[in-house]
Amino acid sequence: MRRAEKLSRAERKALRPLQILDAAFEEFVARGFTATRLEDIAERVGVTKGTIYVYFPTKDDLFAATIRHISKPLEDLLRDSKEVSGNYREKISNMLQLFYERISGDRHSRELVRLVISEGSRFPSVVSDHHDELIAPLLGLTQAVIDEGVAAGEFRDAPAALASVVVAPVIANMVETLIFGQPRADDVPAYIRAHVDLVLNGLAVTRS
Amino acid sequence: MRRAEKLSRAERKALRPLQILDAAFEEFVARGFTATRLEDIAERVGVTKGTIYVYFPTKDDLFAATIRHISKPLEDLLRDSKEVSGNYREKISNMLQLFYERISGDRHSRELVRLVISEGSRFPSVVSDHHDELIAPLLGLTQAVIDEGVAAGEFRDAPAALASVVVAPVIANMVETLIFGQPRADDVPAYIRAHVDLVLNGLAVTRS
Amino acid sequence: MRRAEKLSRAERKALRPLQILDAAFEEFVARGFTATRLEDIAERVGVTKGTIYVYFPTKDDLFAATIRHISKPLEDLLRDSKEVSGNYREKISNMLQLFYERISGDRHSRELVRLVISEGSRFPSVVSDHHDELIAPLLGLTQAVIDEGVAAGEFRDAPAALASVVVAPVIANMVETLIFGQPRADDVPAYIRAHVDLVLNGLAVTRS
Amino acid sequence: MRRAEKLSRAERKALRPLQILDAAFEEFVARGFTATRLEDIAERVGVTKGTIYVYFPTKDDLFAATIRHISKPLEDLLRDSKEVSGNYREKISNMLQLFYERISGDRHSRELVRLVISEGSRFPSVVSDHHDELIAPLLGLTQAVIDEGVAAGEFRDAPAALASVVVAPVIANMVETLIFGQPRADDVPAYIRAHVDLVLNGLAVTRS
DNA sequence: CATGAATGAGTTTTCATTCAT
DNA sequence: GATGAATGAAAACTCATTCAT
Repeated sequence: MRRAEKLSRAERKALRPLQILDAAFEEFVARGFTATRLEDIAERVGVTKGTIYVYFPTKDDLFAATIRHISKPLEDLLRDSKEVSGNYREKISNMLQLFYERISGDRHSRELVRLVISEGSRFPSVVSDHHDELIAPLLGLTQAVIDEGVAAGEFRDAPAALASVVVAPVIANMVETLIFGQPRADDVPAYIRAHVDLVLNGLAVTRS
Repeated sequence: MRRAEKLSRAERKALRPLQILDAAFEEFVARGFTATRLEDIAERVGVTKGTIYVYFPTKDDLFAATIRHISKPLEDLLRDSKEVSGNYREKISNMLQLFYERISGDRHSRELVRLVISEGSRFPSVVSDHHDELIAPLLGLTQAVIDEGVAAGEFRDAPAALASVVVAPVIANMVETLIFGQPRADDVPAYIRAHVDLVLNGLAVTRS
Repeated sequence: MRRAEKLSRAERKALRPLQILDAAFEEFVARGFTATRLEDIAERVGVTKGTIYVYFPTKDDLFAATIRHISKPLEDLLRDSKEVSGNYREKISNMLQLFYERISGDRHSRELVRLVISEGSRFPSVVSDHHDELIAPLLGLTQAVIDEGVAAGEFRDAPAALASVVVAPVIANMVETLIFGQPRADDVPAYIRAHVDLVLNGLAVTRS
Repeated sequence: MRRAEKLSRAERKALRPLQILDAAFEEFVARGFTATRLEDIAERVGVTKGTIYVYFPTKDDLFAATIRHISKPLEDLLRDSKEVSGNYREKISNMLQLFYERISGDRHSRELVRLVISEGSRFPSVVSDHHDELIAPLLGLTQAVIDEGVAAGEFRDAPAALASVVVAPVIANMVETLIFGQPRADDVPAYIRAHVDLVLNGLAVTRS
């Protein structure tokens, strides 16, 4: 049985692109596209500049590949979001919980947003893909749960297009983490509780 | 009476730094710090590279000055926020309205956040100043109104630290604008109405 | 009165592009386009790489400008060729003499041909310009003198399109110089004399 | 009986170096020594870079081998030139005809000259070998025929060292083809006829 | 023999910064 | 103050060459 440190050439080759993408992610996130030096990425992997070009023809391509690489978690989230269970109050609550874990709590997803914000004008397709494939579907899903909850009489008759308001605190929390690094002063669990509490109360049927 | 177009030499001189800061803002926002060329900023103003060095010793200094330059609107907002009037429901409502106008609706404030997100790691002081001088006070103000509203019996006994949840939709809306450019599909007024509606309902005293 | 070594900034600036073109000529000719390093050209001028980019945006542009620069002598030749005098025998003789001086004898013209041969496939416009603006007119001129000489009864009724055969030894001599460096073993004057002699005899009216 | 397409391993192996030389010829001729990538040569053969190194230790060696490879036709020409028959007028005429076929008409010979012109300074031995082994003997042969023709009273008493003038149109025609690709406007047969005509008339004994 | 991953030295190009005018 | 020529330190990208498989 061979050890992990002694990989065959074929194994090392299969690993290389992933190692490079991981390293590229760290550098792009820390410095932005332009300020990132291919050499730093290479050094992180423990290879030389030239090696990166064996796998990615240009810096732009590497960036695009990095974006795709870190979009995985959100794609998974989209799939998993469809399976939250319970009555509608629970569904909303569980969904938000899931969003906190997978959007604001997941480093890849979070930093993906940083890159979308900072490099969007240089890579417009990144932005539109991000919207079409991730944001829009997720909001649609959330809105559907709300609408069904209203129809079922579990929620009061809420204003249309409430979904983005309902998920907004997840986004805001993510942005805060993005800006200030690991959760600042106030603790996140309390924030989440306050969020869910406000939403459920805000949607509750008012007994007149 | 002199014409606006015919400025004296002294006036033109006094204007230069501001023109440069405005041009720098546009370029830094469009391309990020590293990818911005001093020459492009100069060209925008209609001068040559050397001229920028007359007013700002380095690119870093110019960036810092640009940040300060566009922080003005948020500083004004901080002052104005203290003067919202009405009962607490109205105060909250008016404050949120003000936030939408001055944070997510104001280009300078909005792009300030982009720069904080994208260049924060390169200019840590920008981030901490941003927090200490703008974010923290604004959140404090909001929290104070909530707390007072609760004390006055106008709001139900809400969870602590609700302020960031309450203002979150403003942030989320701003980020959306940042990413997708001018307000997308759904219209902002409806979004704001939904937001205020959810918050007021969520804070309303439940008659048992 | 200022010395030549002490040029004003303006004078130096006006000179720079020419200095660079001269240096570029030497390097391109010695090593070919691809093997020439911008740095070597810069060093030859006594400036740094960056300076070249002040005047020429890319290596390709510099090459094209170099070609134009060294095309001058041939353009002058074209003008001067129209003014050879004497009867037709003398005209032909004088023209060939002029060609030897200005084509095979002039280093710029000679090396221009080297570059056309070696870099033609990379810079197709160089080739076609070279033909349209220099080769074709010169051949046309020569053919005209022959035709007129025939019409005047000074030459025998020669085969059509003789011009290129008549000037061929000039080309061949130029190519020889190009390949072997300064005129080899045999002396050029003898070669020229043999050439003119053969042509005049070959065109002479045969007294039957 | 084995098919031509089904070569044994041994045969394929013996073919490799030749395939590589053919491919190298095409690339070196199209792009010049420096701009040619080993990888492009390999691709042309349908192997990978490494394979070339099995047969040729360096790019320089490959180039030298390519030159030797394409020098064959001229070596053959040298042999065949000694065997032209007829009287001296016919000998000259036949020799020139042969030169057109084998020098300016043969792609290998023609492109050999391109490489000598463009890479001569990088590979001086290529130039001197070219001269010593091909140019000088061919010129010598031609001069011998002229001298003998004069001695035999078939040609007038021509100036010494006429040979290079006499063959010059072959060289010029070759250079033209080198520069402009396949024979331009005017047709080659007419050019050759004019050439032979001029030479024979130029050498003819003038009946006084 | 043949492969192709990896290297590292090199080359073009960019750009913040300086400084003489 | 303003200019813009010049610098030089990067940084992306290339490619001949090596070598383990």
